[in-house]
Amino acid sequence: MSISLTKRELDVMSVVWELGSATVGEVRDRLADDLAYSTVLTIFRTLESKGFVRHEQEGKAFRYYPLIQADDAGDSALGRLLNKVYQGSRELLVTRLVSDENVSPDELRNIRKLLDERLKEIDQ
Amino acid sequence: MSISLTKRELDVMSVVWELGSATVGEVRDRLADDLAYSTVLTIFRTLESKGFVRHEQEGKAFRYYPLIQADDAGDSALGRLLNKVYQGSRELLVTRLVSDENVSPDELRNIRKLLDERLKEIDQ
DNA sequence: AATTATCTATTAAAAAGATAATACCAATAC
DNA sequence: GTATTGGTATTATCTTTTTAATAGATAATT
Repeated sequence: MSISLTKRELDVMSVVWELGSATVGEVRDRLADDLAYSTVLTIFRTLESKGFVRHEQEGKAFRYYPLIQADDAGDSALGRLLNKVYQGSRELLVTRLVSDENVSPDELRNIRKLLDERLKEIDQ
Repeated sequence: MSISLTKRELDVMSVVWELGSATVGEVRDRLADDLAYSTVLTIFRTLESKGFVRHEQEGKAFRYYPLIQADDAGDSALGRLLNKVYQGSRELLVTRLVSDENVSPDELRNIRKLLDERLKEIDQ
């Protein structure tokens, strides 16, 4: 079953993934929008009830740890995008991904190398 | 401003993009889930109110036309995904995209070619 | 010891999203 | 010409999401 996160849940998970773990305060500090303490707490609680994070006491605060990895959440979203928007064509998707002006030649070369490796792997 | 579609809105837009335009009936026929006529109609109406489709009368039915393109909706979603899940790393994203067992060597080679072309373009 | 700051827990409530029943209308089929 | 079919319009309900106020606990500060 595919992991599905709401916008706000994703915002919070994104911080948790980036830091490895996070408290409500740490998340609030890093969110673009100014959400009330209790708001972020509520989001953590739904994430916990969905089995996406767990917490440990740390001093008086709770520290939340991810139970799902970014990649797993990403795969779900990426799959949906691939099918619904790009008709299942990875070529199309990558085309868009690299057509951005800001993507550096280095980045492009890295991606190409990565494809070479994957091809070697497959062709055995 | 970034385009943002709910799950159902995306389901519907996906059909509209694929067919070029669509009626409520055509969408219903192609959706995996069995939604009532009025349900799909409601979705179309919100899409229209958001400015994502327009309609023309066709016989007694309405035919809906996309006002946003798949690529544009995709870019928004892809950007969000890139930043929130893959920390802005296109390498990471592509790694996941091609690590799927089902992706064919042909597809990989096409993507690589596409990168070569993009690199040529940039390095000039 | 009182005050303040920082937490969690509880509870609420507005907004958005998903779903559909029902009413109504026009064409077509008996 | 009534019944059926296939559509739109209206209205409603339920659920999920987002947001937060407030109460209560605990630790630090003065």
